[in-house]
Amino acid sequence: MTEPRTTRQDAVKALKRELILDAARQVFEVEGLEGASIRAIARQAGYTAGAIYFHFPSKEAIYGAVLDESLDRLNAAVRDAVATAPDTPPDRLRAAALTFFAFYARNPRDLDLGFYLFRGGLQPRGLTDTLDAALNEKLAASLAPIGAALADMGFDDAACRAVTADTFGHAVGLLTLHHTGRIRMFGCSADDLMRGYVEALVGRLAG
Amino acid sequence: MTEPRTTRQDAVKALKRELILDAARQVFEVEGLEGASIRAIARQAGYTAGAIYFHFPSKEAIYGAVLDESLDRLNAAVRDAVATAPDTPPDRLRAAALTFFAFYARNPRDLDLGFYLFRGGLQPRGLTDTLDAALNEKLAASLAPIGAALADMGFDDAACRAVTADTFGHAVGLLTLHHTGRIRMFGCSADDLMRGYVEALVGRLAG
Amino acid sequence: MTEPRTTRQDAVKALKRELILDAARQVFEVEGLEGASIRAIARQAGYTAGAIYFHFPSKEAIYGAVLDESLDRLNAAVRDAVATAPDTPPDRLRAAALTFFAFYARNPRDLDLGFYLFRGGLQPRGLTDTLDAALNEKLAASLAPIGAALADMGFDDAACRAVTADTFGHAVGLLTLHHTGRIRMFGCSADDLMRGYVEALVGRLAG
Amino acid sequence: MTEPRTTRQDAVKALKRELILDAARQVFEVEGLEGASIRAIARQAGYTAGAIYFHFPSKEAIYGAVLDESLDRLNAAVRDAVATAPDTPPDRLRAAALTFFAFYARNPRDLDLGFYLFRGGLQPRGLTDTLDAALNEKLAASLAPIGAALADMGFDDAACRAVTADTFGHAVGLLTLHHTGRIRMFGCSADDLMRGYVEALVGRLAG
DNA sequence: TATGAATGAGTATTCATTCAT
DNA sequence: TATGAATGAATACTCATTCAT
Repeated sequence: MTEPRTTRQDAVKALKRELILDAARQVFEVEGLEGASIRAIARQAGYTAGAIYFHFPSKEAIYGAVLDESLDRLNAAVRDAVATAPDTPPDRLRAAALTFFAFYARNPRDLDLGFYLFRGGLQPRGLTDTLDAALNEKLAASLAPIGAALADMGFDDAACRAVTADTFGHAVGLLTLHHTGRIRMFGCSADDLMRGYVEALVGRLAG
Repeated sequence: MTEPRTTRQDAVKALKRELILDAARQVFEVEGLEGASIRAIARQAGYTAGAIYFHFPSKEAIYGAVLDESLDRLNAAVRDAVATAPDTPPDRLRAAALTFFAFYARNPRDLDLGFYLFRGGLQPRGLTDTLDAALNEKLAASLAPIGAALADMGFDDAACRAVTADTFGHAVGLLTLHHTGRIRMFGCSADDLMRGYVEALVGRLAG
Repeated sequence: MTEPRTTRQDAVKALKRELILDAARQVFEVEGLEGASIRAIARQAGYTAGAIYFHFPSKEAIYGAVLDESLDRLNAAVRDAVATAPDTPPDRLRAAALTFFAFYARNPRDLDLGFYLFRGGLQPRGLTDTLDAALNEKLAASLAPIGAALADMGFDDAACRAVTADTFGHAVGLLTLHHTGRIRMFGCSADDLMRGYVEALVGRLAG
Repeated sequence: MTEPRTTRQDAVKALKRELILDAARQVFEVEGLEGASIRAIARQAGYTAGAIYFHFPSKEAIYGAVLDESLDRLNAAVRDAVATAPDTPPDRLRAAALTFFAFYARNPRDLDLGFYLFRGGLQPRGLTDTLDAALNEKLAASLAPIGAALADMGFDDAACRAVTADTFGHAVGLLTLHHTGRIRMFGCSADDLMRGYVEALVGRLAG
């Protein structure tokens, strides 16, 4: 059928790419986003710094690829949760919002990454316009089920967008409090607060 | 009385400290938090890099001092707003929450600063335990009027803390969306959303 | 006869060599001599960097080959000009000197190349002794018609060599002034000056 | 009178600057101009690479300073030679041209430096407009005595400029042949040829 | 107090060359 | 032949911090 050599080579290439992205994720975890360096990522991946440039054209491109994969996983998680939930708008709203929150509660650096690369709304150096657009689209897609559930509850477009933004904002804020440890000041869990926010929302909208 | 020479020297010393902190704030404004350097701050203040170390033990200490003053201004703003507002718990709640939000909407770098220094919940290098504790206390104080209003509305301590955390979180999240430009995806203003959040809260609690 | 397969392979090999040398010339033109890199040359030739090493043992060897071909073209140009000129010693002298000059006025990188590879009089790394000797011989050949014309005018060997060196030097100097833009300081053209030099020479020698 | 401390500090500063410039000159001598690096210069001067930047803002600035001093020495040499020579235009012409030549015969790297920094006629990065203008002016000044002698011989401005350019060119060309060793092909000395050129010039102009 | 020089570790990226495939 | 991955050394320049003066 197809040439096995090419396919295998492609697989090896993809594997090495993943190896570097894994290394990057590990470095981000330990050193934080700003503390990471090409050298550190290369070392973690078992490479020389220069070797990285055969797989990615720049440091920012690595960041972009890590974020891209992260958004894919986020999207899959949200989609799955919505599909599995009871098929009522409030249940889909709950599933979408809480899965979004849970994803970033478990992957703190991915949130940093998102805001690092998205800051100012301008694409940073090294991120091609196409990648930047793709990332934006993926973020929007991960929030779309929230808007869809709201639309099914009868709200107009403006209201859907506003409530989606509000929910996104609430999640981001609680996650920030959680990841910086500030939530401890209040003796309560970010998770519970997010749940409470969503229940209040559903109650208000459905009631 | 006390020795005037010492007092005058102290005043001069404090003045120079302020000069450096002003310079730091200006550099933060222009270069961002991560882009700032001791040399840039020194230059802006009319000093040499080395001279800074007579006034602050480290770069992080400057950050801490800027944050400290920022929290003082935040506290004053919240206190004033609450004192000026009609003396009913819902009005005090509104005043406290919206003033908190407005402060960081106007001072984006101060928010960065807070989360930069508070990240991980561990005190970063250069920040003494005392300063760290003081900063925490001031942050708590700036949020206290929210809790106080809630207490006046009859809620127990746990509820007060939970709602305060929730409001804090909502503000932080919307501010993040605002400052990173993500809010534009939704075609609505962070300010309006915050107002909406507070009204919903008051409606729910008072109703 | 000879084995046709080998011959065809040789032809293909030579063709590919030429392809690479053309690419090198184009890169030199655009990036300059020091700005050129094996990768840039390979890219221009439609190759990978590593592939170049099947055709040339080193970067300097490519330089050498480009220079070699350049000297062949120079030789041809000078020979043609002398052959075409009226068959008197002064006319042959004019033709040879001015053609030499014109060649490098039109091909600035080739002059750089010559002095890059010939600097110090020691063969640089990557240049075999044989290639170095060949290059020297070709340079000498391109100047030989000048010496020959002088000899025909009755000068002894030492005088011929001296005047040839002087003319070579004058051309090189004016070309340097031309290519670096310094000639502009004087508001005159290198070409006119070269012509003037040759006329004065002819006048002095013939007179 | 004046503050000795300031004066001494200035002297120390100037000394260290010279130390670095000396180191740069030595590196240029050994490694050539393109092979030189900030690290190599720093090592030669007994410094760390970073330390260099307290004395010079960039690598090109070092090049500029070395060239600046070189041109000062050249100017002094030419001026002295002209002042010492018999006070006739031909003698002054001889003195100026041959001293110019002799200077660069003894300081080969300084010639490279000049053409490196002056290439294209555009000031290279790191060279301020003021420095670039100053260097240009100094080069012009070093050639001015040639033009002055010619003017005294009765030539108009255009002729003076043309002959100056021609002489400059001749010197540069012979120096290039000398420094690259090409002059050996002809079995004669660049110095003798330069002398011969000047004598022919004087003979032609004065005759 | 303040300066200015110095350090040493750090930054992303490029390069000629080698080699397994 | 040709590729693509890899190396190891190199590049100019910046940084927070220290210290003699």
